[in-house]
Amino acid sequence: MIIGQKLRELREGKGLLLRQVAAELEVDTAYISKMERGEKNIKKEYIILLAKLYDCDENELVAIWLADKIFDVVKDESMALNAIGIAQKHLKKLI
Amino acid sequence: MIIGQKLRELREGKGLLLRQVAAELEVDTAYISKMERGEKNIKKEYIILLAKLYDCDENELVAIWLADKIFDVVKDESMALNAIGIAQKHLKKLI
DNA sequence: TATATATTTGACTGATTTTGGCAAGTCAAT
DNA sequence: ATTGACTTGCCAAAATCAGTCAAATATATA
Repeated sequence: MIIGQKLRELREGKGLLLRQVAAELEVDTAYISKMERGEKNIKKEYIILLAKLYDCDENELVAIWLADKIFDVVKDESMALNAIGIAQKHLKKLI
Repeated sequence: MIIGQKLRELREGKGLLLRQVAAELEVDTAYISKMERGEKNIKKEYIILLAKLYDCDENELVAIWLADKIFDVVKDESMALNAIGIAQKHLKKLI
């Protein structure tokens, strides 16, 4: 949703081709295309590699990636915001 | 994590046996046990049925269930709270 | 104690999902 | 027309999941 756009921006910012990124991650070109368009979800491992490749702060990219996964879980739920609030509270208590 | 406890409390509050709940949902008894102990995740469909069965507010139960799913996604991530913040902002913008 | 009933555990299976590749396709710029 | 970049659809292998069954435990009660 959002991570895909971000990855595409980063790649284009670096002037890299799908093919080149694919070679770096050792996957098929089509796969990168699908990641960037949100058609496949992305393994954390790849996010780490991409952060390095794009000289981008790893934590920032991981956060966006993770936010995307959260969004995916709640997107069709009317109780989404309530649930996020609960999870947040729960998590804060844990720290 | 949390939804399981909640469901167990509700069931015990109603004085129902696993077997009886299982019959209601038309699944195996062991399955209910596992749901309550967080060993299996729970389909939304079941949450709805259980809310009815336990005379509990459906939205409230769904929110807890959803919070649990969010928690599951982020629980081992150091960027968990950041990600939740991003997802929250993103979601609010959408409404 | 013995027995009955409630719950948990673990192994198992069929169904579904996911991963990622491949080949053919589109689209733009030569 | 050809080339190069990206997309699309289809597919096989692998992983995950839902739910069951039978055996094991726990708990209560006679």
